[in-house]
Amino acid sequence: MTNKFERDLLRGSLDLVVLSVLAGGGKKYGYLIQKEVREASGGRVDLAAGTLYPLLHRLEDDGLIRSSWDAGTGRERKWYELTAAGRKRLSAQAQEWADYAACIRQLLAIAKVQPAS
Amino acid sequence: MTNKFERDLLRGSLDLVVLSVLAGGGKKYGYLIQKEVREASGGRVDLAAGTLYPLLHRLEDDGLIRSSWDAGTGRERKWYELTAAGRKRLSAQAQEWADYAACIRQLLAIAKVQPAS
DNA sequence: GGGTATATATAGCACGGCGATATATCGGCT
DNA sequence: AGCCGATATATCGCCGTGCTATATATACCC
Repeated sequence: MTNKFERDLLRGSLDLVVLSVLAGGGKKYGYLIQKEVREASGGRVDLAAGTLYPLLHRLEDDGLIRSSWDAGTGRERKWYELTAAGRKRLSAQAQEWADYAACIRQLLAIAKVQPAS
Repeated sequence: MTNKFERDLLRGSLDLVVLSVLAGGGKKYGYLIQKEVREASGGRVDLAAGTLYPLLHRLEDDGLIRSSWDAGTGRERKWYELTAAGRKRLSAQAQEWADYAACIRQLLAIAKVQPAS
């Protein structure tokens, strides 16, 4: 992330972002998730490795995702998939996000804030 | 804030929220800002005193707001108002917020996330 | 065999929201 | 007068967490 503001924005939506990418279907591994997030966000969200991997561990500890190591030889990948709890959490947070965003939009509208050019 | 998710959401929009309330016109003091944020957000955003006052100090240190103590006797109030830099920052962050929100909405759309009932 | 991309992991830093706590005034009730 | 809740500001310290830096190892191309 470029600046502090964006870093803090990310903080409020990081679980949401990663869970939603995993909801896109099938198992995915960390490095792939990083790439998909970057692409799906048009380059705006680019997770540092030091952010992503600890996050995946937290999500797994919380039972929201499940992992299995690649069976093949060579470069090992840790494949993640959503659990039922993860899917539920994703839905709930998506709703909360939408509500909160609407709330902020209203605050800005009340103040008649003009976006910068 | 009720839970961790909302606390982290707040973190990404706190400056925005406070600056936008101050953009609403005239000088305002901390306790009033707290009330107006609570009301304008439908009770969703309720700033703790331990959040609000340090924040106001930071914003002032950054030159985004300016303060003056109440001249009258009795209960003292510290009145804040936006500076030109503050108004500029507000516009910029409002734009960034809108862009980021659009980005998240797209991510959720791609993943076909259904919001919780 | 050297360099770049792929792939995962962790330690430690820096920052900030919040609970707890302190202080003081004001108004209403009894 | 005394009490109490609301008003009003302030700070300390805890805790969570995103990120930089660092480590390790494989794959592939030149």
